[in-house]
Amino acid sequence: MDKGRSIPTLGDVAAAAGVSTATVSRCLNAPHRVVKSTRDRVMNSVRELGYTPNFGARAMAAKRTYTIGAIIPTMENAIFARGLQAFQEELHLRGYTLLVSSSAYRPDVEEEQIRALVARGADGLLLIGYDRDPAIHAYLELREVPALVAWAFSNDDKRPAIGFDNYASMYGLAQEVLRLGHRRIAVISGITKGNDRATQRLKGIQSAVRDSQIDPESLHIIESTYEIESGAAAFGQIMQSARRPTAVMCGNDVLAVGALQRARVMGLRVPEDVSITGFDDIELARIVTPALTTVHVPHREMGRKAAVELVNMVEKKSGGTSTQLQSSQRLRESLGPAPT
Amino acid sequence: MDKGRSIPTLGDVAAAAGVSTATVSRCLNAPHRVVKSTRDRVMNSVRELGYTPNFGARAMAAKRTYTIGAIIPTMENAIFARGLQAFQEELHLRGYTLLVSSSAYRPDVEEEQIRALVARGADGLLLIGYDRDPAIHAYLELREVPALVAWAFSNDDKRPAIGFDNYASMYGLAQEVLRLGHRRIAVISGITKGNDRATQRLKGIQSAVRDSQIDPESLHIIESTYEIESGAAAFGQIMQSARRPTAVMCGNDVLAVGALQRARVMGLRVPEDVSITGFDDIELARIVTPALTTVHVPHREMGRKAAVELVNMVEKKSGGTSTQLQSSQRLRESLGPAPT
DNA sequence: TGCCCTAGCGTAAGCGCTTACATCAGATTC
DNA sequence: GAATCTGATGTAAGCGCTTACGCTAGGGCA
Repeated sequence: MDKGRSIPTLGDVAAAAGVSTATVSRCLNAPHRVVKSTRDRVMNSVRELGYTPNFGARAMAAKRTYTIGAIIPTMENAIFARGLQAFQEELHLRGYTLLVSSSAYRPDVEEEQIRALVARGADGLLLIGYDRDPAIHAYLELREVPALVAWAFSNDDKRPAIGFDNYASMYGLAQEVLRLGHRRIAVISGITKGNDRATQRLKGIQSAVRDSQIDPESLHIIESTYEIESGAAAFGQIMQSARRPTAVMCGNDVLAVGALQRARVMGLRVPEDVSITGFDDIELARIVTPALTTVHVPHREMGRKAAVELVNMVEKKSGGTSTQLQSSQRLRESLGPAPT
Repeated sequence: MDKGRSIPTLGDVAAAAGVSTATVSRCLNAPHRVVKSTRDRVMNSVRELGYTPNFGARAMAAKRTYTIGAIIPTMENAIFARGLQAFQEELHLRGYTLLVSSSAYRPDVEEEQIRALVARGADGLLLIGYDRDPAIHAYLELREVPALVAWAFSNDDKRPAIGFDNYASMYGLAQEVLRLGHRRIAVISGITKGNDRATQRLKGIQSAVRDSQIDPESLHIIESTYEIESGAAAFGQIMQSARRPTAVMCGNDVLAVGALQRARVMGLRVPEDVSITGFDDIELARIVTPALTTVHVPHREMGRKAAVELVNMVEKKSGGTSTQLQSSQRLRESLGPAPT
């Protein structure tokens, strides 16, 4: 086709510089193996032609793309944003490009996205949480694509992970709630099916309650999607029940903010009439009034360390080790003593 | 290498099914061109071997990847999240995969990401705003990768775009502020350099002020990065000046929320002592107390329509048309009459 | 001076896929 | 029954790149 305006290839550069394609390739990938005079000539041609390598071809020939993929449940709220930003920054420092995909919390979409990313040559993958079809991990293993689980950590699972103990974190927060005298507690949980983080958090509350000699069956539990509106709706429903709780513990900050909003609409004072807690400590938690009591997660640290570990795995410097991060409580205004 | 556990290829499937690679390829890409009996046999082998196509190879041979790239300035706040989610959903419906990259508001990083995505075979690109090195658009044109500008719209620019008029939207909001009697106005703008949206919004305010016979020079303008903390800091600085404004107009909701926070810390009542406005109408705007007066942008609609248009461009059904969306004011509690 | 090394490049064989073109066995037509 | 057509499948030529291997020339060494 019209030579004039078609995309320049390695061959074009080679021809322009009067060398072989091998030399051009070496200039790009292992400059020290080419003598400076030729290298300069080649680089000039590269610039003049506006050449950029075709990754598809490169990946096929070299089996390396310097691309890392991440599949997160959602971009819509800030839960993953901060950690992901740190993840990307660290990857960038190490010469890797991050490609992100979101699954809308749907396992089938997640699987599709994983395949898409792998098929596009991702060298490694960041996945959120443990819960997914084992076939996927088998698939990744066959293809020798290392994957790192993030936002979760479990001693019982050998897959490499970086995160915190969702169970213990929520257990601790629930203890605090109980310490303040709350006995009638409701929970607005994320959808637990297929989401180990939501599951563990819920279990944490249940255990703490049980350990305080309260019948866990008395917990009013509602599962809800992670949206402010859903949180609000769940809160409304809970507060219509005959036996109103004095504290509502939410699976994350987004749900808690929804609850807070609805409380205001209903004319309920927080925490005088009802206490509300969250999880994640996203920016939102400090901004709302009253500020949210929640569990702080070191998102940026997690993102950064995930990048370091994943790159090591890709470069075979690590077989994949797991790292547990510490979460901590942030006791703010939305949690108070149980009304007498 | 050890045949047993290596990645299956088209050839492996062909061998297993006893057909040629061409037939397997056709089964995958144009099923109707293969008779059902063979097709079933092939698909069985595909399943048994756990075959997934290699996109690099496919892209190289077919020059199509069904992948769309988007480069957004940041994932950290929700400005782009909602629109992007809708964008992805619509793309998914049409059989395309979305890959996202973030530039941290840095032009050099953005350029790098654009090249990365193109090199990885993106069929089309979604870019935010007009402002960027013309060389980039030339590069995309040479490579025949269609690009759609989003979150901005200008009659003066012929590049295909979908968005709203940042200038007019902010002009309208400023008029409202002026109508309420505010004469001493401050602006916390985003960084205008390299950001046409921030620039247009600022100009909108300046024009409205001028049209009200106020010296635009009297505007106290601070440029700030789009972070809550920066917004808070800028607000603090503004409120220390000798001639305190009665209204502070912010370049977006994130900055406005920062301002709101600092106002509370400083013991200033909003809007009694000072009015504050935002832009974008992200979720946050409704959640803070007092709720934020802002400009509503139809994010989801924009995302969806962007997907439709971009796919059409990729499939050559459209040369790239521009669409202007309407923004609208959301007058909430944070804006009140100027104190007398 | 003759030999071996080595640095610097070129040659060419793939990587896994798509697709134009060739082939071939019916089915259709007169 | 021969000629023609048609639909299903195979053959093989790339797509743009990397890299094992081979070649050459100059330098070092005995």
